[in-house]
Amino acid sequence: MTGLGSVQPIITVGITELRGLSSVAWEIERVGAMRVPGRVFASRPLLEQENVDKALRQVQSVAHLPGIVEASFAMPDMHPGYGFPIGGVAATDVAADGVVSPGGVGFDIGCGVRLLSSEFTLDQFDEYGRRLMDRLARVIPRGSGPGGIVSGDFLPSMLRGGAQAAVDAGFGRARDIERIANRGWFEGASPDLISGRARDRGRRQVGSLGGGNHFLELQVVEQVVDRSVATAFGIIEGGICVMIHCGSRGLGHQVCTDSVATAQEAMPRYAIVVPDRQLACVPVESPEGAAYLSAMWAASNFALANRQVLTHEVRRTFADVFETSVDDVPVDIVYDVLHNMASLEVHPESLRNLCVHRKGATPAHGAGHADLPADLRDVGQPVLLPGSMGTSSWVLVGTNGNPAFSSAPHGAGRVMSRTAARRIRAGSQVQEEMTRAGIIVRPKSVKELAEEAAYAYKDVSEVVSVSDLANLAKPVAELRPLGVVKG
DNA sequence: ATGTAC
Repeated sequence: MTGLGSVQPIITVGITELRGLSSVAWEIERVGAMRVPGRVFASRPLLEQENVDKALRQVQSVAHLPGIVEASFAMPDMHPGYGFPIGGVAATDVAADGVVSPGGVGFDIGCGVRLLSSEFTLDQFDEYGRRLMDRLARVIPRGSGPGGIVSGDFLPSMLRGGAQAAVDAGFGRARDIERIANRGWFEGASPDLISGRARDRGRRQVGSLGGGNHFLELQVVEQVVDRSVATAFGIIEGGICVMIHCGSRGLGHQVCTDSVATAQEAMPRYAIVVPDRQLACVPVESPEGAAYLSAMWAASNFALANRQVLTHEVRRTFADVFETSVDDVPVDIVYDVLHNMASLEVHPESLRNLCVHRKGATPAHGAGHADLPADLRDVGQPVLLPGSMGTSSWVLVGTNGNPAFSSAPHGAGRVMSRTAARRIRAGSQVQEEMTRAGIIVRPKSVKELAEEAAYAYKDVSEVVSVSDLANLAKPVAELRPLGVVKG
C-alpha cells in the first residue's frame, strides 16, 4: 500500500468517482445539492467488492441532509442499507436546523456487541466446550419471533433503565455497569413515546438473541498485538471469551417503522427535501425529533438490557458446567458497545452540538475522553469488531485524531444478499465445513446458516488493516471462534 | 435487522 501524502489516482466505482487522499481514504466531490463531500475509508480491494457501488451512492445521498457537517462518511465494511449505508457516519449541527434520521440509525436500534472475558483456558474448553455449547444452545432463545428469558412484566423498567435495570432485577453484578457504554442506560428514554405495538413485540422478547447476523460465540484470545491495552481491557492470550451480538428485536424494528412514517409525514412542514424517501428526517430540535430520540433511547435501553440478561444466562451456564456459583464465576465484561445509534456529542474540532448518526459503525473515542470508565480513561474506548461466522473477531482501541467523528467499523460487512449466499452452498454444508475446521456450531435453523457463511462477507483482516492505517482504531487482539450459537 | 405481509 502507498503511504499518506503520495499522489493518488481518481478511480471509479460503479458511477461514483473517488479521489484518493491516501491508500485508505477517498473523497467524493460535493456536487449538485450535496451539502458536504463524501469521505470513504477503504482499500482498493474493499472498494471493488460487490454492492459497494450502491453504498457509495447512498453516501452521496446522505450528504444532502440538512445541517450535515464536514462530510458523509463510510467505514471500510460499508454495504447498502435502508437509505443510509451500513457503515455510514453522519453528524448534523443541532443549532443549524440539523436533522435526525431514523434511517441513519437503522431498524435494529441499539444493536451492538458485548465481549466477556473469562479465566477459563483453552485446555478447559477442550474438556468442557461441548457441554457448554450444548447447554447454551438449550437456554439461549434465538431465531425470529417471540421467546425471551425474562417476563414481559420487566419491559417498562428495562425500557427506562437498560442494563442497569437488568442488574437491579438480579441479572448481573453492580460493577458490570462500569464496562457498558453510557453506563448501561440512556436517561432520556421515554417508554410512553413508543407505540403499543412496539411494546407488545418487545414484551415477548426480553432476553433473546434474534436471527440474521446475530450470534453468541465462544472464542479464544489467539493473538495479542498490544499487550498493555489488552491487559487494561482484561484480555489475556489463551483466555476464553464470549461475544454476544444482538439488538432490540421486534421492538426496535417497530420503533423505526413508526418513526420513519412520522418523519415522512412531518418533513413537508419543515420544508425538508431529501433525494431518497428512505432518508426521511426531522430537525433534532422539533417535537418529532425529540420524540424519535426518546423512543430510540428506550429501544437502545432494551438492547442493553437484552445483552445483560444474556450475559447472566452465560454466567449461569458456565457456573453450572464448572460447578461454581453464578456470583463467583470468573466471567467479566470487557465492554458493550452500540453500533446502531444517534448520539448527541460535542467534538473538539467543531465545538458544536452534533447529532452523530452511526449505522453499523461504532464509537471509537481516544484516551482522555470523558465518557470512558475511570480504568480506561488513559487507554481509549474498546472497539469490538466481530468477524464473519467461522472467522476471527478483533478488539481494537479508539484513537485521538480519528477522522470520522470518533467512529470505527463494526464488522466484516456483507458482500452478497442472503438469497445469493443460499445459492452458493446449503446450510448443512456450511455447518459441516465449520465442524471440520474444529468449530462447534449450534444453529436453530441449519437452512439459514448459509446466509451467514464467511463467503458472504468481506475479509475482516482487511477491515482491521484499513482501520489501523486510517487511524479509525488500533488493533489490540484477535479472537478465534471455538463455538457459535446462532438463530 | 424483522411475527421476511396491513
